[in-house]
Parts: sequence; structure tokens; C-alpha cells
Amino acid sequence: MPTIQDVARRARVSTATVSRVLSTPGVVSEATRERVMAAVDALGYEPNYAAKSLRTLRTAKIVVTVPDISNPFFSSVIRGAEEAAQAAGYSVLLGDTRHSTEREEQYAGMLRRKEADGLIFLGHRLPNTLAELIGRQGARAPVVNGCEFSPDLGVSSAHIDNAAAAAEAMDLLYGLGHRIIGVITGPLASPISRDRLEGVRASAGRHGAETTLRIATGDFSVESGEREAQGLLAGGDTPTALFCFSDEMAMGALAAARRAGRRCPDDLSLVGFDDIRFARYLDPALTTVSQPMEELGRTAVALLLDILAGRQTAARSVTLPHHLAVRGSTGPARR
Amino acid sequence: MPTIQDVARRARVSTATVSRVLSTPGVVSEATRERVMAAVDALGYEPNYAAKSLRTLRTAKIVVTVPDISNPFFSSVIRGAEEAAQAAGYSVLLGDTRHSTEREEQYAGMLRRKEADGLIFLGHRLPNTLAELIGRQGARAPVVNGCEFSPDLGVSSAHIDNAAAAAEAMDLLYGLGHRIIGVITGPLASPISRDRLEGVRASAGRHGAETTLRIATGDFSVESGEREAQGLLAGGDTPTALFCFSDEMAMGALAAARRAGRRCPDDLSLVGFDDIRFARYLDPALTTVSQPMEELGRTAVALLLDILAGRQTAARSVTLPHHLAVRGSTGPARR
DNA sequence: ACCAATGGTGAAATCGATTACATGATCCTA
DNA sequence: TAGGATCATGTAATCGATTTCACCATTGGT
Repeated sequence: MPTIQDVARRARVSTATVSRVLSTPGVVSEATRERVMAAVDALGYEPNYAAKSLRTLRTAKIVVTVPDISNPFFSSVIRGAEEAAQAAGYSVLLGDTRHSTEREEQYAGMLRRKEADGLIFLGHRLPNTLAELIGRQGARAPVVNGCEFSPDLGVSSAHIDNAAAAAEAMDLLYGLGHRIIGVITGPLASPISRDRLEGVRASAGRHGAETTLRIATGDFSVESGEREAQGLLAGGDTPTALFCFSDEMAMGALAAARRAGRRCPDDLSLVGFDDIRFARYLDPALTTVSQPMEELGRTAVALLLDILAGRQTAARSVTLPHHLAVRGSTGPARR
Repeated sequence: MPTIQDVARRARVSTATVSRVLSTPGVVSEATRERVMAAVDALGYEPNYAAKSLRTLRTAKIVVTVPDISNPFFSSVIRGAEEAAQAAGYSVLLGDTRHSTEREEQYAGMLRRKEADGLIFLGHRLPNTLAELIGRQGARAPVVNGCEFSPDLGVSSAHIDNAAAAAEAMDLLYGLGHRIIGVITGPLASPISRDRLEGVRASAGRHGAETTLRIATGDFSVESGEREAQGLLAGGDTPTALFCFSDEMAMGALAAARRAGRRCPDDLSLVGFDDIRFARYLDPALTTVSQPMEELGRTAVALLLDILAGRQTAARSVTLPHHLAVRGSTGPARR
């Protein structure tokens, strides 16, 4: 593999000139530039990345950690992040943490080893390593939260207005005449779950239905949706509608409802959250809160790039628009 | 950020000794080792990664390219790959190529810039950059194919026996009495599509049903599944069963069938491919060819690590076991 | 015709680690 | 007790780029 020395020798210039041709072509004379480029092409030279990185202290890489990449919500956010990063000349180091703190810390360590310039985390937990970093550098720390806004972390983030979105979903159900509504949340450690729950409660309050809320705690997975829905639908005085904090859980709930002999939307209305690609292909098509998933990823990267460019002084939180996609899984409550 | 010099100074040893303590502790005396470790801890030292990489010519990174990370099949394979890489001390650079040759080439370039030690590609196209590399280095080129086996590429790969799997799926349908069967393939440029089609034809031949095969070409996406199914189900003499080369397409087909007033499995049997997490949650639960997706990723990484360790002399292709998961979407043909 | 400004280029320091080789101390053996 | 073997450590070269500074050659103004 040829080095800059080889190119310099072949073009009969110094390595300084070769470097200039490649990074600041303007300051080099036309003739030399051509000679150097000819040598570069002839040798198939590509600058060694490690050497460049060592000298410039930049890696052009960002770490993105997710609790589970096979979750369609996360993989869509990642997709947006990858796109924006790529467009800005960065590459993405994927960190699938599998909900493990240890792995989270491990990936956070890449920042200290200068293995990456910045980090975006899509979970809700802030690894200690990063907390320290933020303690030292404040808003200049190259860390952004991808989708779970938590103001107390002091980290920039991209997200939707989860409380408002959840309230809208509940408003829809109350508007359809439902009174007893089951809600399957995500883990309550997660701020998005708490925000959404707050929106749920606000809507219930407006409709005088605080006492007929049935709340169950899931973990966003299909399995937990199925399990919790089964619980909510057992016994008498059961909900006529379910609101799940993820589409995956709604899929599970749909299966549970079927097994319980409840038909959707006739016997049970169902609302999900995220609007993953498959939501509209369920039977019935799932009514859900539509999040701009790829845009969340792109925005998180934009925030990070601002920090890396020194354009950022205080933690910034960007709220992106959502909308309620009303489809076939919701209908009027049967009396 | 402290350097090895700082640690050496503080521990009153040379940088060489510090380096040895960290990488080959055995050769250093107990006392010095403790002194150095104390300095390391006190300063919070972490070796600078770029410097290490420049010196050792190793990056401890592998690139994994996928046509679309938001596709559950690919994200599961990636998940397995990330796990195995992490376990071996490597990290994964994610390349979402969005089916673009240009982006594929770009990621392949990371190998030439020594930005990564190896590359796994999950698509079926071999970028030129890699083809050249393989031309020069043969089986020692650090390149592995993740799921689409193509012997002519001269690249190691992990995959299932696609022809056999497809044949089993068809055998099931013929066994249930179906005669006219629609098949929605992936792009025929992709070897897995061709292999599966071959299996389909073999089974049809065994059942004397070559002339009642109805073949349509999709692109693995839900949308294409819906579109092609709609075509196959229009007009008279339509198939009583559909076999789709991906679960996503099967989801689309299911929606199309519903719209055409065909109930599954009563009026139409449906078989998918991959067994993504959601397959069993469809209504009816989808009969599908179950691929060991995470294991495919892990195996691809294992193959790559073998190459990187110099343990590999010829391209190796590993066939992993699959099985047919028979669920509710298939049933006897109505006469 | 001289001086200053400008433009193009090269020499060499530098980034922060690893490692081949040299060195000195200690120990064992003949 | 001399000699070699063994062990622990240090010196310094090295990986391959970027960039500061110095230098020389033009150019233009007075």
C-alpha cells in the first residue's frame, strides 16, 4: 500500500506538497497539482487513516448506541443518523448494548480513547463515563440523546412532544366513546414512558376518566404487549380500548385480543406508538402515533455536528412534529 | 487527556514499560507493574487509539454493509455480527448502502484507507474495490459475504441452503393439495433469489406442477409483496397458495389477499421466508422458512476473524441449518 | 533599481503509541 | 569465581500523515 512518501518521490515534490494538494489544493500551483494527482492516481494512493487521525485528533466517526438494533423503531432512527453522518463525512460505529450497562460504558469509553469524535445514545440511561464527561465539559461534551428527552441529563436531544402525542391518542379514544381504557407503557425508568403517561393522565382528566384508566407496564417488546394485554383483558369490566406505547406491543396486544375472542376494532380499539413500517399492514391497519424516526436520527446527528464544530454553547432540545395516523384499529365504543 | 508519557513520568519508568504493563504484563516485575497501574488509575489514562492503530496497523474495526438496516432480517443479522465482533474485541462500522453502488464503494474504500480491518457485506453485489482486492489477495482478502452465497465471487460466506429450504416450503404446499402456486421472488440479480427459485422449480417438478407455477418478481419489501400478490390474485385461475421470498413481502401479500376478499388460510395459503420476529404475530401466524439470522451474523464474523488471523487459505462457505415453521397461514387446498 | 509583498515549496517537528535492540543486574553452573 | 543465561528495563526508531516556519523566486510599486 503506497504512502505519501511514495507519492512525493514519484511526483518529485515533498510530502508537504502532496498533503497540500489533497487537503488545500488552492495553495498549490496548477502544474505541481497535476503532477501530484497523476502520481496519486498511478499509485492508487489513499491517505492512511490512522496517521491522519493521530495528527489531527479527529476520527470522523460517531458512536450510536441502541438498546436493540433489531427493534424497527431504533433501526429507523439509526438509518437516519447514518445518512446524515455519511453526508457530513462521518461514519457510524454501531453499539448494540442489549440493555446492558456494561456495554454502554464500553462504548462510552470509545470517546475517551479518541476512537470516536462524538456519541449519540438512543436509550435513556446515561453511562457514568459520559456523565463525568458532561460534568467536566458541560454542553461542549460531544454527546447527544437520540430520542428520549431528559432535561436533567444536561444533554442535547431530539424528540417529539411525547406528552402531547399520547394525549392526542387518548383524546381520539375518548372521542369515540371509550371510557375504560387500558394503557400499556414502557419501562417507567424511561422518560418517554413517563412523559407519555403524563399525557395520558392529562387527557383522562379532561374527560373525567381518571378512575377508569387501567395501567400496565411493558417493556416495548411484542411479548410484553401480549402478556400485559392478556392481563388487562381478563376478568370483568375490561377496557374497550388499549393504548400501547409501541407498535410492537400493539402487535402483541392484537394477538392477545384475538386469543381472548375480542375482535378489533368492533370489540376493542387499539392504538400504537411509533408508526413502524408494518403498522399499516396489520389487520386491521394500526392506528398509531407517527414519529419521524429517520428525522430523529438526522436531527440528533445535526446537533452533534454543531457541538463538534464548536457552534453550541448550551444543551439544546429539538422537538419534531408527530401526527396521529388514524387507521382501522380504532372505532366507536360499543355500548 | 493524559498520554503514555505522563504515565511514564509519574511512575518513574520509560514509556516502553508502561506499554508493556498494558499489553504484556507478564514480562514486567510485580513492583513496577503496581507502580504503573497506580499512575494509570490516578491519571485516568487510556491509550490513544489512533496512535496505537498507526503503529500496529490494526484498527479493531470491521465494516458491515447492508442494503437497508431498517429491514428486520438485516438488522437481526447485524445484531449477531455486532455481538460476535464485540466479543472478539472488534467494533462494527455500520454501512447502510440504501442499495446504492456508490455508497457500497465508499464503504469498501475504508479497507484501503486502513480505516477497518475487514468487511462483511450483506447485499449480493461485490463492489469493484473489493473485487480488485480479492483479485490481488485471493482468499486472504478480509472480505466475507453475510447471507447471499455466490460461489463465483471467491468470497467466504455464511448462509442457509436456500434451494432446499424453498423446496421444503413448496413441498408443504403441494402436500396440502395446492396445485396452482404463486411465487414472489426477490430481485433475480440476487443469488439467493435464484437459489430459492431453483428449489421451487425442483419441487414443482417432483410434483408434476411445472406448468402451474406463477412467478412474480418482487424486491423483498412489503410494498412489492402487496403489488405482486395483487397481480397474481387478479383474473381467473388464480393460485390457491403464495410463497414469498421474504416475510415482509408475505405481509404485503396478506394485505392484498384481504383486499381481494381472500381469507387466509381458508381461501389462500401463505408462506414467507426469514421468520422475522413479527411473523408469528400476524393473523394468521405466518408459516415461514426460519433462518438463524443472528447466527448468520456471528458466523460471518467468525469467518472474517479467521481470515484476519491468517487461519484461512481458501474461501469457505458455511451452511447453517434452517427449518420450516408451520403456523396458521397454511392449510389444505379447497377443492 | 531597490524594497516589500506575494506565492509556491521544502525541511523538520509533531501526534502517541509499540517494539527491536541494547544494557545492566542477578543468578546459576562448572 | 568466571562465564553465560535470564530477567527487567531503557533508548530510540518507527508507523504515515499534517503543519509551522523558513526560504527562494517572482511581481509590482515608487
